Parts: sequence; structure tokens; C-alpha cells
Amino acid sequence: MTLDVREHNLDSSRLDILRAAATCFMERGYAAASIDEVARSLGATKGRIYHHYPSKADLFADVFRTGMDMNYEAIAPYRDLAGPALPRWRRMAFAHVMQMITTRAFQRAVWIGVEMHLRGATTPEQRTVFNELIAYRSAYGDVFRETLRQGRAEGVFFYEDLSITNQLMFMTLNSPIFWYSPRSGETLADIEHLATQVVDFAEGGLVTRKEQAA
Amino acid sequence: MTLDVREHNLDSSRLDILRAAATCFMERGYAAASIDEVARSLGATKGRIYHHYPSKADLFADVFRTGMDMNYEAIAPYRDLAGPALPRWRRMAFAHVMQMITTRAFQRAVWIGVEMHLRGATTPEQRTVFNELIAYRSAYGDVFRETLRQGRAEGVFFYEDLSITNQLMFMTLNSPIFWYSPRSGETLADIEHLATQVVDFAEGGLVTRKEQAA
DNA sequence: TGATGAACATACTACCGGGTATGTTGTCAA
DNA sequence: TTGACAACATACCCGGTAGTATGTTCATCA
Repeated sequence: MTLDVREHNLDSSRLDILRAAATCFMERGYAAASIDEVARSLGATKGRIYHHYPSKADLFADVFRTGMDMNYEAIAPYRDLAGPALPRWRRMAFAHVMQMITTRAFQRAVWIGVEMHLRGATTPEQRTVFNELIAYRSAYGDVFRETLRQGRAEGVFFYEDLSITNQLMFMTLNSPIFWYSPRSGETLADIEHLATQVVDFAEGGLVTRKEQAA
Repeated sequence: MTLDVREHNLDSSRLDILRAAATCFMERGYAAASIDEVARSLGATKGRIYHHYPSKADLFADVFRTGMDMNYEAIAPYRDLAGPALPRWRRMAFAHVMQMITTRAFQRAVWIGVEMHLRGATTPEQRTVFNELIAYRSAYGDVFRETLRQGRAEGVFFYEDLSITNQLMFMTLNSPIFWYSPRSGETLADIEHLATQVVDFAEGGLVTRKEQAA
């Protein structure tokens, strides 16, 4: 319950549990996913999971945290690029979408976590851990948010409300976690092509000058 | 279990149940929402709900269906407008977004239902009812889809893959069901202003010509 | 080599929630 | 007036699941 954001000891057994848990949470949702099922998918039993995690909520939190770690890592090469906002945004957005596709299960869990937080579907004990996670994810959103702000200042992005626009942009970039499903014989190029279409759509939403008239 | 899509007898008692159920499903999700809680929020008990619905799944199905009914009704005045695709699309999209905001609980339930179907989180008995509902919602999506196709033929919309674009567009238009929350003192004009920003973003995603080069 | 603890499995408890069976009350028609 | 039925409430059953308590195995180290 007091796992620090930065200190994971990701031995391979824990990693296996995390992957299995992410998949279960993705397929069933938080409430419907059972610890027994996660264990079964590993060919193990509850004992293994409760040996590593004190509760279901803590397991879920670790999946969430790991998913966010992956996202930070994905945009790390681009977030501090100097220069105009648009090319930096494109690189970050593309990396983000690729992450959504390639680590879908974890990203879905992140989504579920955010939803639970927004709905207040957390017990007081979970609140502390959850608030930390939400802040972690919030800071990630702010990286994009700042780029949006810069882009507007440069006159390449057009929008009224920064918060709403950031929401809309993330909705688009995150959307593959819902509708993407891997096809047999799919190459990396295929996935990148997909991601490009997603980024293009989002970019269009940002760069288009809107008329003032109703 | 064999409620026809078109034949509702929406007496007021059932309507109250539907509204309460929609709210609970929105706040907790399908699995975590309990019949007891729905009843409690009505100042009643399970007996009332099971008198009207044979199962939780059937109750949920009716919420889903009612939500979709509202959507069809919302775009009805515009869907058969003659003329260019863009203005028709804007009217439909705006009406759709307004629906997402004003009937949020029902629309959230629809989303949950679609998600459950995509994940295959349905028992064989539910399948029949669910397939019908998904088809109902699919036909609704096709109304927009057809407009997107026409818009591309007219040279005002630019995109590669119709299915993906339709997904991205709906993701944007539906997004208020996640991040919108009513503010005190909010007027209809405020909500319409919000909806306009959402539609603008989506329109930008559709009308922007994308470069061929990688 | 014996002891210790990590890494699990097994067995069990407590509780919650879907569903059912049955009781109760008001209404309306004959 | 009564009886029949709709519209619930009450009481109960039962399967599933989070969490716990305890047993077991294996490696490591003094």
C-alpha cells in the first residue's frame, strides 16, 4: 500500500502477475475481474498474488502505475525538444498512440482507474494511493497541455478552452484502447499507419481555425 | 427478455426505475451496480424492480434501448436533410453532443453496453438481446457514416479509412459523457457553447487535408 | 546439516449481491 | 361485498469472491 511511485522491484514473477492482471482488468473491468481469475490465467492460485500484493486495489494500483511509467518513457525522447510546438506535439502524440496500441491492457487499466476516480468509486483507504496515481497521470497530461498552450501562442493551434481541448485530444489519442484489436499478420508498419491516422485526426481538431459566427 | 425494440409501455413507475438504474450504472458500472442500490435510490426494494424486469441484464438492456431511442429522436429532424454533407453533419453532430450532455446517464449506459459487447462480457442468454441492441446502435452509427462518405465524395472531408474515422469522430462527440459535469447556474447557452467546441474539434479532424509524406 | 525465510498452494471464512418464493396492500370490476 | 390481480415489500437461498490462516517446498547461509 505504500509502494513508492519510483521504487519498483520488478522481478519477473511480479511482472507476470502484472501482465495477467492488466489483461483481466481490461477484459472484465475492475469489479468483475477476480483475483482467482488472474491467478488461473497464470496457472497459479490466489496465494501467489496475495504474497506480492496486500489487496486487489493495490494490485490494480501497480498495473496503473506501470502503465503510466510506460507512457512517460514513450514520450521522454520528445517532451523536451526545443523549437515549435507542432512537430514536438506530433512526435509525442504518435508515441502516445503507439503506446495505447502496444500496451493496450495496461492503458485500459489506467482508463478504468481514472474513471473510478472521477466517479468517486473508491473507498477512503484507496483514496490515498489513488490520489497519487491520478496526480501522476495528471502531470503526464500537463506535458501535452503545455504544448497545446505553446501552439496556440505560436498561432498554429486554434481552440477556446484549453482544458476541454486537452480532453478532446486525449479522447482521440486514447481511443485505440477501445476499438483496436490486433489482426493476424499485422506488421509494425501497419500499426504505425493506424497511429498516423489517429494523430492526423487529432491534429486536424487542433489546427483548424473555427468561425466565430454561430 | 423479449421486449420489442419499438414497444415500450413506459408507465411512470418504469420510467423512474430506468432513470435510477441509468444513474447507478453510470456511477458504478454494470458489475458493481447492484439492484438493491437502484431500489434504495428510489426509496423502494428489489421487489419493485424484479416485478418489472426479469433480471439485471434486462433492466440494463432497457436503459440501453431507451438511451438509443433518445439519440434517434435527437437527430431525426436532420438526418434526411437534402444538400451538402457538411451542414447536415454539423446539425446531427451538435444534436448528438447535446444528447450526450443532457442524457448523460443513459448514454453512459449505452457506452458500457457497447464495451461489454466488444469484450464479449456477456452470457449466452444475454447474447440475443445484446446483439439486437448493438445492431440498433450500429444502425445509428451508420447514419453518420453515410454522411462521412458523402462528405468525402464532395471533397469536404478528408480521411483514409471510413471505419476508423467514424470511430474517432464518435469518440470525440461522445466524450462529454466522461468529462462533463453540470455546474451550478449553468444555462442552456453554456451547454450549447460547450457542445459547439466539441463539434468544432471533430469537424477539424474531418475537414483537414492530410499530407501524404511520412 | 539444520534452520530460516521466501514463494508459493490449500483450505477456510465472511459477506455481498442476484435471484426466488411468498406475504401484504390497494384497486377495480362484477 | 368479494375476489382477483397488479404492484409492490419481506425473507430467504446460494453462488461467487476478497481476504486470511496455515501448510508445503525449495534455496540459501551460518
